Amino acid sequence: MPQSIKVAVDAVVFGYDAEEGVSVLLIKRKFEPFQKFWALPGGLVKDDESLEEAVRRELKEESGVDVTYLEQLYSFGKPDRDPRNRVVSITYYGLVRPKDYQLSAQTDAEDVAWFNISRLPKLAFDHKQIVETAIKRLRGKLAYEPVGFELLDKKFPFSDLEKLYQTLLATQLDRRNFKKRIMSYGFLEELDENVQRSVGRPAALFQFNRKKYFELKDKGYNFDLFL
Amino acid sequence: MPQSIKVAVDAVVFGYDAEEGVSVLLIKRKFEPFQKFWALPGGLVKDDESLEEAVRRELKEESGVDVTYLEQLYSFGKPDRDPRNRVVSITYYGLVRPKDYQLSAQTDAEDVAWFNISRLPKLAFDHKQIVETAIKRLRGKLAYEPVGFELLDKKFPFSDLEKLYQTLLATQLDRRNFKKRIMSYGFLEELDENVQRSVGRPAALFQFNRKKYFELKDKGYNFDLFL
DNA sequence: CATAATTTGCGTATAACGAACGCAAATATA
DNA sequence: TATATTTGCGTTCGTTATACGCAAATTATG
Repeated sequence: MPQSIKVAVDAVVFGYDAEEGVSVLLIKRKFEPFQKFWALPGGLVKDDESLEEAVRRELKEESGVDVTYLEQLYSFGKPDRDPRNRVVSITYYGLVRPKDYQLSAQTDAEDVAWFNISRLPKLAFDHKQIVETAIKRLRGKLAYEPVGFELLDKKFPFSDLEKLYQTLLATQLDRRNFKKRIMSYGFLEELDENVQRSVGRPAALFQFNRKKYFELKDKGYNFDLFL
Repeated sequence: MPQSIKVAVDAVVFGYDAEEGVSVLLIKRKFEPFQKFWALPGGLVKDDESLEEAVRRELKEESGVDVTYLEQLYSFGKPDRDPRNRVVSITYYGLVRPKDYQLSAQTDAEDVAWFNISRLPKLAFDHKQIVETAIKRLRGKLAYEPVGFELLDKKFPFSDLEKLYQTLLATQLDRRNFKKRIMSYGFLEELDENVQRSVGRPAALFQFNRKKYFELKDKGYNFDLFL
């Protein structure tokens, strides 16, 4: 008896906004099963494309988003996770700056939208579990690698980074000590520009130096900030 | 055109021995492709079993090993990783005490054996890459969770733990400081027994207290020893 | 059989790092 | 002009990590 299992990919794409906090990209399903339910973008892998190519294609097709940072998350394969037939899903998580994209629902999606991770709707299939796994992973990752910069603008005031870490790690941290720590790593450079956002002293803009980061990483430095 | 991708699982099972160091369990393939090549135990997932069930079954069938610690590693899905047809492999890694098992090749395995990770033979498919990924992961895991105890005997002299960490992390560490650190966590208990192994002062035996560990972990302690 | 070699066990001094927090600077608002 | 708000910079203090000295208990050696 030959095997009859389908292979799919699904993506948990995170976005961040200083006011909105952390969001996840969801699509509204056009067809059964779980018609009209919100779900993760994804779909079956084509015979001749790699898993990562499949994720990027599905993301583009269903939501219009081209993700920059993308990493494999986990594979879900319980026999009954899809009511139609058995589907093993290899999931990925990605990070983007929401402002960079104009969302546009296409193919089998009726709608696309960002949802704050604390206000998620009921999700199709086992996608709730997938999102939870992704959030845990993102938190873990944030604590020992500077992936947060993928979620911020290229140039940002330091307080943006601070807010990102505070909301994502759900912890209170001392502004001054946090800055000292990050700056001591040496991969964040201060620019000669200022911004004024609402009231208060104008803030200097900062920029993540990717090249410097990899140099340091290759030298064996590690940047864990278990807070 | 319907999808025609097969789903398989493969396992990287690690064993440890104070003299031998860290080893990986391999089987010798009985059939083409890669006949007579050493490979990871694994095989196609059955339609009605979960991924983890599939790994455990294949491991038992092909090598006779019942693994205690088992965790998902990564999914490999490049279109050409199997010359026959497309196979996506969900890989797992596990930890066992080699002495606990009598190896026995069965089904499509012609032979089974432990191979030191520094002296691996040429492997079938992309299994070399899989083993490398597993080693990296094991190293990382070791640094922030006490999984090492799965590789040691139930009762062991402290120097065994020290050697395990030194060989696996490929780093020199101060015996006295390492012990202070580990003991300060409180999940390792000293027994009223001694062993004499070759020359030198007899060593007290220690034992990992799993219950205590989870109590502490639940309280939010974390035990990272980035050395 | 005494001495050396080896491995284990325990402790202490010092340097490095993190946490807490005080305060000035630069802006908007009342 | 005073007040609130946000940013920026620094110091103190206590904890933790690192380096290392030395004794204890055994086997090997001449």
